[in-house]
Amino acid sequence: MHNFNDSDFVERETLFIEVILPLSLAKNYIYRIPFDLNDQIAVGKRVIVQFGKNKIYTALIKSISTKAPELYEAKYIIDVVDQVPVVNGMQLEFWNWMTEYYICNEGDVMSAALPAGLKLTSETIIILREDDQQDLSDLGEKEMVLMDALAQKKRLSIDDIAKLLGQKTVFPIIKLLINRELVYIAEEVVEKYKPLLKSFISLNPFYNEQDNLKELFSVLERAPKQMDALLAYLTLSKQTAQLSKQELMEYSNCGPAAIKAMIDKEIFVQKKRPVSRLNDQNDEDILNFKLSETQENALQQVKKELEQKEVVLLHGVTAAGKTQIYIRLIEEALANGGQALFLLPEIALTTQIVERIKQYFGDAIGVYHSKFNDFERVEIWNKVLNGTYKIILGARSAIFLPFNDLKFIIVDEEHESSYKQQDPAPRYQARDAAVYLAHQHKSKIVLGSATPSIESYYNAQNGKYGLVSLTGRFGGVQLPLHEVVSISEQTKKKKMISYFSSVLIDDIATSLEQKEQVILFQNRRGYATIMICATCGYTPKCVNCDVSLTYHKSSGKLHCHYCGYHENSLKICPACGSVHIEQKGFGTERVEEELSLIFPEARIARLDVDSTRTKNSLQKIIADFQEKKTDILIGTQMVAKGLDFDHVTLIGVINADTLLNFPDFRAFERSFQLLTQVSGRAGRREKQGKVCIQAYDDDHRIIKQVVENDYIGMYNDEIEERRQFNYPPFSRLIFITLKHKDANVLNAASHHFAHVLRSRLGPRVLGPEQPLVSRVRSYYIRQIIIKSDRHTAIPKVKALLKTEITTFNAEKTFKGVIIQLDVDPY
DNA sequence: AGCACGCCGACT
DNA sequence: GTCGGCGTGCTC
Repeated sequence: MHNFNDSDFVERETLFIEVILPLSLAKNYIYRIPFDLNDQIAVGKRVIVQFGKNKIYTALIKSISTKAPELYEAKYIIDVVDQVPVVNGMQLEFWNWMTEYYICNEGDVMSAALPAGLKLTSETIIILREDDQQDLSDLGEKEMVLMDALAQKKRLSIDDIAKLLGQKTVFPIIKLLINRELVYIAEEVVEKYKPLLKSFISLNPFYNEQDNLKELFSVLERAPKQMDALLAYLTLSKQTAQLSKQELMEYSNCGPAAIKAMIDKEIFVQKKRPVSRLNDQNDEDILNFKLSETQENALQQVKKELEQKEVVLLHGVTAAGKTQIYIRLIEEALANGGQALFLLPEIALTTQIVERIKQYFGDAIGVYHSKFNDFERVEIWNKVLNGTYKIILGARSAIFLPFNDLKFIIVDEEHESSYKQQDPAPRYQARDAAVYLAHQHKSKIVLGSATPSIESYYNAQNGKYGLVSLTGRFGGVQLPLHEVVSISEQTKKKKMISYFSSVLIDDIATSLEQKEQVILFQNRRGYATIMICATCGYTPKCVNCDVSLTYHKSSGKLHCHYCGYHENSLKICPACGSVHIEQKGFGTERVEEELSLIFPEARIARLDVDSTRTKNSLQKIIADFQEKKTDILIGTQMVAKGLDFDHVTLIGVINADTLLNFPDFRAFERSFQLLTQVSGRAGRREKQGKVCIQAYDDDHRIIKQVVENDYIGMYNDEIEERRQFNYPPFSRLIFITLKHKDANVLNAASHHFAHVLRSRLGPRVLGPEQPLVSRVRSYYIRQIIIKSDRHTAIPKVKALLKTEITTFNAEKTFKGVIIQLDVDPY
């Protein structure tokens, strides 16, 4: 009970809070606190507020003040959601940095940072607890109405309840029922993923004493089966540190009864541990690994560099065993408590590596990525908040988790473009944000990659980052053998069958004969890229976007990859009536079909966004391939990333030119990274793999550098080009995208805006230009680029940009023009 | 983001 | 004569 004293009455002030709403709004809003909620208010707690006519949102308290706003009456908040803050001060500081750096709204950052489950909206579901029988006679009328309704329907949304009660502010009523434990919010849901448990047997340490063991032998003389089991155990335990019950039973020929008897007699100790469903022959490796000499050296070097630098770049070739080094680093960093964050690209999180690391760290580790549902993500959030999880393994959004004592960050595959959020603002680069986060927490950060981004390597060369190189593949795995095939030459010699050179076909045939697996890489999905009329050159285009439609055989329709528009395929050219319609270019779907004609016996699967649209299809395709249920896997980029297969000996790149010809200053860097990564999938432990790269431009320097595994050569060439043309890391880029439905308005607006910017920033402003795809979802698009050199004060440019956008938005002529900013586009 | 207010076309 | 289309402006 609360003890009232004078100050409670005299000094009880009216409090006002500034809140962040999870919406893309230019500013924050002020709400007023009713007296009875005064002592529940704290920065970082969520509050329920009404915003606008009758919309209810969960907002976050950013600051508290006693000053009333002068120009308007602040609305009262409806309620306080949390007992303890869900967002800490460090995070708010981090959000603030992100808002400034990427020039976006705080609401954008909040939307990205908080899992949806923490943002309860009008659709949030309230569920009746059925377990206990309470006396409800003291409930108010409204509460009773709600309880009756719930007794009938079991679950109602906040919206439903508002309608039912005929009032907007229903949260206080709901909260009362929650406190009485009569209802709950559909939030705390049990973990869906059930780990596979396996029993492991070890000998009671008591028998490690020779004398005790001797005695045991004599005791067991009358139990031959148990004696067998003991002998089997003693033999097997020398070979493996983790002996499963199953193995012991098989080796000793004992049934479960004998083992159980020994467990009951406390001779054996049984432990159940979760194991990976995939590939469990390697489980022991991860649990009891020892670093090789090279790994140990690299580890020591990283540690030494970290003494002086905040950031260290670990450049280690594929399969060099970086993961084990990471594990050691995390272990050592957390020896005195604290938290660690391990960032991986999204796709890598669905693979075996995660399972293995999870096993290693057990309950202390949480995995966080977008495939988890809202409830699971809230659970992880809370477990970071309350310190249950010490280590988080996550995709880019994991940087937003409520860390309070971050000691160490790892960004694996740091060059991966999936660390950059593209579409909804904040368009942040999680790797760069992680560097800031580390700085903020005064923790250390290691960026790892087999093919570091030019930017990071430049920073390392410059001494800004520490650099450690790890060469030599782990466990003596050899680099794959490369074969570069000239498509033009093969075509001349009539050796191309469809998209496949005779060389590639022979290779595939050999692999299939030897019961080995093949991955084919084609960086374009769909069946044929475009359809073109052979008579007049007509090509069907999307009605909403400025792109040609792609024919997808599975649907029999022409699809737009930008907006999802689709229409029926054509047999007659609508422009000239000709029936000679040809297909030009090709995608994964077409490759799959052509290949099945050449190898009708082979089991072929396809891995791309189209084939993995449904929930578990990705896992299924990967698992099938892992378990050798498929022979050939055809895929886009996806096959290159983070997937480790043990039986793949051949990788085929159908056409390397599509990568190299991409109109972007990073195209060569990306091609090198992708091709190197693809190559890395070939060949494992015992066998050297083979990589067959088909290209028209087979002489291209990037292909040579991939073949020679010459990262440094590639870096030197690239950095020289970047220097010459003043691209990052020698300059900083900000992309300004303008969109409007009317091409003329957009044209005028973009020229005007570019002119205004140029008058302030001079030749740093480029454009406006028409992007490659100049119309998407019926919006026309123009792009202005700000390219400033290293010495320009970027914060000033950003501030200027912000004011100019405000001025521009106020201009009546350009009403409805959408402006999007992308700082450090990637 | 939503939702209301507001000004121009085809209907009971 | 009205119902309703979605363009634009505001929400503490």
